[in-house]
Amino acid sequence: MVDDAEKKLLADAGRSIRASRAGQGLSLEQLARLTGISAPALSLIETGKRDPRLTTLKRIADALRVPLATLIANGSGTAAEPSAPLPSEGYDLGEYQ
Amino acid sequence: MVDDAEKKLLADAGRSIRASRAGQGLSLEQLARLTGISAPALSLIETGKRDPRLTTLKRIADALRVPLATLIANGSGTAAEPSAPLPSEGYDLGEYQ
DNA sequence: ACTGATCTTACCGTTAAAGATAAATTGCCT
DNA sequence: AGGCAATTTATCTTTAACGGTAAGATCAGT
Repeated sequence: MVDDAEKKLLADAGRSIRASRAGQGLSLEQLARLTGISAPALSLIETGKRDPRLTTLKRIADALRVPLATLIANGSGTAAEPSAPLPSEGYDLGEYQ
Repeated sequence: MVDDAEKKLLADAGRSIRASRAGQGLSLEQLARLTGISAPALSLIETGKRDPRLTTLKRIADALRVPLATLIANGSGTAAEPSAPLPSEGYDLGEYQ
């Protein structure tokens, strides 16, 4: 159940990047020069085939002039529910403490 | 000007993670078991000495039950100004087109 | 069909993330 | 001071990100 969610995360982030880039009429080559990230690497990231580092995402966000958070604005953390369960104190560690 | 901003980004993300973890009374060992990320690796991330991958950040955010975006909510993309310059059409590529 | 531009994929070399383990460190408490 | 938990740092191995390059694959125009 882990790997599938991660693939979706990467695919969604890639889609956001591509949408923003295309919306500004930039080619991969142009974004590559703006970010210092090679065009093949950008292609892999945009198609969800690569797991980028935080600073890599930041360079892309800066070049696209969008907040870094918008590139990864999917249902993370508090999963899908609009209002969180919020245990208020701590975390159920089960057998793990 | 690139490397310094990146170090700040990593330091800020690390601080957010540590604050969230500490706020829930979790030790590095406990978070390590929840995320599958080793405690030494988590320590490096929290102290800004490592550049984590996107899926690594996601696993941490999920374990801490916080949105991924809140861990990287710093002044990225549209820099610091509340209202963006918004060139409305495209990007000045200068000599680079 | 032939460009030409854009994007994708593959291969290689370098670098670094991440796990495991262990040692060193810090801090807290009696 | 001594002990204990938590964190940090170091070393090693494996894996993958990233740049470079080059080769395919699409897809517009003309």
